[in-house]
Amino acid sequence: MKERVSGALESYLEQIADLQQKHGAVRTSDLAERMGCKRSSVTSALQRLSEKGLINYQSYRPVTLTAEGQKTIQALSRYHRILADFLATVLAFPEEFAQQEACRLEHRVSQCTIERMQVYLDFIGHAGKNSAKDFDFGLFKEFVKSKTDKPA
Amino acid sequence: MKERVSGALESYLEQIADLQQKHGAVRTSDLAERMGCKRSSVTSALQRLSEKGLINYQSYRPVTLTAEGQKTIQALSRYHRILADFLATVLAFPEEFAQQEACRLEHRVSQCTIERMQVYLDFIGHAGKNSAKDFDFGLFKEFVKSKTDKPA
DNA sequence: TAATAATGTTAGACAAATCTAATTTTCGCA
DNA sequence: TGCGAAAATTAGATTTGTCTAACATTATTA
Repeated sequence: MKERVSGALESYLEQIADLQQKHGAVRTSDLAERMGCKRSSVTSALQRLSEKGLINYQSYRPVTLTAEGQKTIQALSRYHRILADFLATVLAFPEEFAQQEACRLEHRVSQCTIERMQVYLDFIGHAGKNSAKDFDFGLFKEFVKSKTDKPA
Repeated sequence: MKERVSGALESYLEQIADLQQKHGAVRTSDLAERMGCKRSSVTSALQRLSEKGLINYQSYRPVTLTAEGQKTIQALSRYHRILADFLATVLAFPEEFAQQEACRLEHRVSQCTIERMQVYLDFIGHAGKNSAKDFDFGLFKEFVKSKTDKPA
């Protein structure tokens, strides 16, 4: 029932959400620049997004997200946050790289894995401090078992 | 200069390598089953792989990897190993899921991130034992700095 | 306000990856 | 050995995402 939207379209959607927040209106040219593609490709993507009911689109008019589009973005941006956090906190990448890589991965890493990254972050007490003494991977396995059932 | 091959073609290539090891010859039908697609799609993929010089292919004949194809596979299977190891060891996923997810991710996660996962595995002394007492994320950052320069 | 520049869309092409249906080749065995 | 089934390929269509070039619309500004 839930029409899954492709990675490329998801990216368009995110850029739209971001531009909407920052500038109110969303223009084809801005999207083209952000996506690193031609304006005509943007138009084509907008038409497909519109057909899927994720954006409000009429020729030559600024674009806005539908409620459906907003919902899609919310899940995605949570995935993005978790990935970026994991990359920066656990793998010790600089923030900028973490953000870029999260952009690429958020469409590809399974929900299951992303959720587990969040559990890992929780476990190492990322909120409290940036280091975790007495970290034990055996303990983490226990922790995981107690918090989740899938995928095993 | 290095013709980058798509994720889908990479998957075909891997299945070819695996089938070659296990059965000597590689048949279209087996590939179709492994890839979960129709035989005609396999034929089309084989033709593209052949054009890129990664396999030896002639109509109605069994397929083999070229030296070039072997090289591609070697890098890929190293990525696969690291990803699966990371998923199982760090994120505590069961081996089977780790393998499946690694299959999906090996074509998508940047080389940089995969290498960093290996560094992380090295750091927590995965080889020695399955737990690391006194693990400190600050220390890991230092460790990373001492081992690598990119991406910052 | 009318010409020009910028912006946006359409038309038409292409490549990747897939499908179904039809055809061709190979193989097993009677 | 030759026939029928299995395997492989081709032909032709579809979808996604992209491009260039041409055209349409909107905006700027002299």
